[in-house]
Amino acid sequence: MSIRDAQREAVIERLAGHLLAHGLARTSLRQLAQAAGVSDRMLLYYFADKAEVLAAVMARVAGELSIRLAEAIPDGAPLKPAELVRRAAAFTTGPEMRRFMRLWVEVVAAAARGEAPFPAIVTQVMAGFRHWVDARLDLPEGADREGTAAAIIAVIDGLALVDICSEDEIAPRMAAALSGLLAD
Amino acid sequence: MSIRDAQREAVIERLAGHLLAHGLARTSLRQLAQAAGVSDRMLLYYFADKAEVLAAVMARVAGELSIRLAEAIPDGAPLKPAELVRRAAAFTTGPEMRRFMRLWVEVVAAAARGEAPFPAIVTQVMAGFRHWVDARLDLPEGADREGTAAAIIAVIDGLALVDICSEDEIAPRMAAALSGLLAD
DNA sequence: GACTCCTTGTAGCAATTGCTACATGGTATC
DNA sequence: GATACCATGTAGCAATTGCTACAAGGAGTC
Repeated sequence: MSIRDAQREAVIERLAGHLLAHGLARTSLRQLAQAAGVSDRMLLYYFADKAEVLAAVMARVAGELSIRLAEAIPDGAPLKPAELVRRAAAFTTGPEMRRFMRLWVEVVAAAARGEAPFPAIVTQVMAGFRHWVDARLDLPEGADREGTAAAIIAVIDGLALVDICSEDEIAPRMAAALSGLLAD
Repeated sequence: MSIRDAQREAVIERLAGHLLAHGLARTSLRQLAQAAGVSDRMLLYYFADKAEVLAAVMARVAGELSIRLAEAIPDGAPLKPAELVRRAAAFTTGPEMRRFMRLWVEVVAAAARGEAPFPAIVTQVMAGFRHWVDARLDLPEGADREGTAAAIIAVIDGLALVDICSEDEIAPRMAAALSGLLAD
């Protein structure tokens, strides 16, 4: 591996931490370069342009998210929708995963704004979510798997969104109340 | 009313439409001025700074949202949580309200980034949502009203977020599937 | 008519943005 | 040792950002 590729990897690693810590607030080229510990000039030597930097970093973040989701709820034993929602909600509102979900909400908003490269990233991550749910979903034959998967993702993402807006610790009570709203 | 105040009102009105149509994508001072049909110089004559422009426009948008929510589901007859979610979901995923919800997601993300004046706006709108839900929620004594209200808002907002990400028309199926997930 | 205040335009500034041109010291290959 | 390519720094550019200084027309007041 060339020096360039090695540096590229190291930069991606550092910037993944940066994005998870600060969201999309500090993502100018110079700010990214500083966070990565290189000059902005070198950032554009390792990557073609800013969009490629963000795409690479987000791909890393998405990969890590994917790993953690798979670990948290294995795909061996399918769960009924309500139970899947409960367990996913408990996991994603936990202290470790909140920064992922917070970043995710910001990425969706950036994609809505049409800002490159976020629309493509959102499509990919969303497909990953759908696949993750689908592989763990115990539904009767004939049910709308796609619609149900979308609904489950919506509930999880909604918890994250409200969590972002709330200063106090409403998340656990919200998750508990949600659990009560679900049919068994 | 002075010319200035009249212009201010007209500008707010036009910019409300602009934000609902384009989200936060085109919100530089010059872009806002163009959308409002005035010069950027005059925009800063009518308002103290950019944050005040956005705050005024968002207050207008929030007011309109509030009116529509109140009209869609009157607060006379409280509904059980599942039914409230169903009706709110049907309304907010409708063609007329989607632009409100889409803008709302963008505003939450901007607030998460700490961008003025969005944190304050989010706090206000969120309080409005909570109040709206609370006034329509039929819950047994002793239940966690705040937590349940937060959960309901989360579900509604989650639908909007997923709706933004999905090109095809998944919204109706998602809403239908969600309905099936809820306990009666 | 002089004075003052409301309204509006022209011009521009300092900072930040993404990105590039150019030079230079290496290191490897022949 | 010459050549070529890799790696890195300095400097800067054009565009956009939020915002401001200044002037000037117009309307009302004394």
